[in-house]
Amino acid sequence: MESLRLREPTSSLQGEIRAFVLGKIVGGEWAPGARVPSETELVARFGTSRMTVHHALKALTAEGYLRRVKGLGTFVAPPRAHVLHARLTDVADEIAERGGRHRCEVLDHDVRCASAAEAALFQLPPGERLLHARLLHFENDTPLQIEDRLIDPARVPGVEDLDPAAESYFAFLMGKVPYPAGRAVVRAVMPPMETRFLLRMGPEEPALEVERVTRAPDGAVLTVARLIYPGTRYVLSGEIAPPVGRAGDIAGDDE
Amino acid sequence: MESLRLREPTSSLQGEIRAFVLGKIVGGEWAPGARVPSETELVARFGTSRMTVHHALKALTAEGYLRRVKGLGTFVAPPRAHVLHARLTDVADEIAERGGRHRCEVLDHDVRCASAAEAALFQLPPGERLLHARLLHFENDTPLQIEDRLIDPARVPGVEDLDPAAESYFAFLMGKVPYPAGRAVVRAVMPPMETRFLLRMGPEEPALEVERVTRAPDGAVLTVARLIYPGTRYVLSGEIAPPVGRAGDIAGDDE
DNA sequence: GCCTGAAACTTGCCTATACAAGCTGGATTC
DNA sequence: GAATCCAGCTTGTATAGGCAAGTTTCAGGC
Repeated sequence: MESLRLREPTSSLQGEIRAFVLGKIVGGEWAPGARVPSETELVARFGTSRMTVHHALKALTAEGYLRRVKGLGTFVAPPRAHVLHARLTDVADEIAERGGRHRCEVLDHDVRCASAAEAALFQLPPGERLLHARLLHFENDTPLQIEDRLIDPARVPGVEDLDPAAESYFAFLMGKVPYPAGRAVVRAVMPPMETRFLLRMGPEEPALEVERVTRAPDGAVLTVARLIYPGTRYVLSGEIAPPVGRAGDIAGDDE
Repeated sequence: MESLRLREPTSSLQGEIRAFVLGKIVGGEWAPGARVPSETELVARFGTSRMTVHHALKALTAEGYLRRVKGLGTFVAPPRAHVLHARLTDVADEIAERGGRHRCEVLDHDVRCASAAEAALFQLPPGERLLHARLLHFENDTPLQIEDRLIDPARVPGVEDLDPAAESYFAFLMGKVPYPAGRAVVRAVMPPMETRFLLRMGPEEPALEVERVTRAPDGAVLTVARLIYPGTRYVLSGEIAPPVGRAGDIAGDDE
């Protein structure tokens, strides 16, 4: 309901310059690829020091609106692909946010030797020990999610002593590695009979499956989770925005 | 396959400070909520000027790793929800990237008066003119997507003269409003017979549906698109990373 | 004990200057 | 004509100083 970019901070000089440039860009006045006034020109226009202009433009560059080339100038960035930013939260938190009551049933919980496929996924030698858990999450006694998870216990100390019904693996892992990386795949599937039964799904009801690989900052796979939701009771949603780059990636010419 | 945060730019002084702080955070040495050395302390440690430290910390704040409070200090940001960053590209581009051949069939193409529900979606008075199009996209003669789209022609001049088979609405809209905002919802559905037939789906095959509302920067709804994919032929995937905030949002305490 | 106010700390922002490094275009030279 | 070099533009980075504004703490006065 709220329109985004409306409350731009024009209280500061940087904010004024930022609003000016961003306005020209999103308003379409400066087309992608067009040259933006140089720092010197903006200094003359706004009467500020060059550093002030520089930081305003640098911020817009980090956000993906501008592309700057040393020696050449500043340009409106080509419109890159849009990106869906969807939050992936703990089921318990998500339910709590809606004011619901969360409960969790443990379906499976064992330590087993990694199969060939699992070992490849974790980039470990086959036969390595892996913790496997399968949990059924309820919202107000209605099943909402099956969590099928593999964890490398060697990389997550203490995880073998965790009681999944008391503390979620998501929260536990979050505590151990607060800033993980990884990839996720979202697909529509027709789950097998047992899954349909556990989630109390209708005869023709599809499921939304989120498969998630979580890595430590050093690249090692910590956990692989398959989250299965009934299609009529769960949707994934998020905002759409241009992709944003980290400060370290500015130098990277990815095309 | 590539591990992220490894190639941090330590070539500059800012990069050194950034790498030092970020390393402590992702390494778990500084837990969320912990106090980060003040700018003055880091100045003493690295022997740089305060502005250098300031900009390094400010960048990490914009990326969501730190939280800074004027008068109090700098703290490791609480681990916020992870965010799935999934690219939403033009079908034609996506197919071209895979080296496939793209073709498009127009199923419906008309201008009609908005129903009550549609008018509410677009925040327009009922009965307003809306362009409606329904397209079937093929990859190498295999149907991959049904695009069901509504557009407000008053906000997108020239769209009524567009031939959807020649230029995609996605590309056309991108040219008109390069930096749109909006929301998207992803769900698993069991589509009706006609859709199943058009997409040549199996008898029990579910579909992945992406519903997308695109707004102009001023908040007005430009287009609503429903994209339907066969569940066995399409997945949505993306990277997982902490949410990133725009520079303008730093002041916003969202909790 | 309680309130007040000043001091000391924090971050936010701006200025002015300086040097490095990269690109462009034109004058010079061969 | 073609290659070369240099002046003049661009951005990237760092420095040193200053003021504003917010929080905490503690001493002093009531």
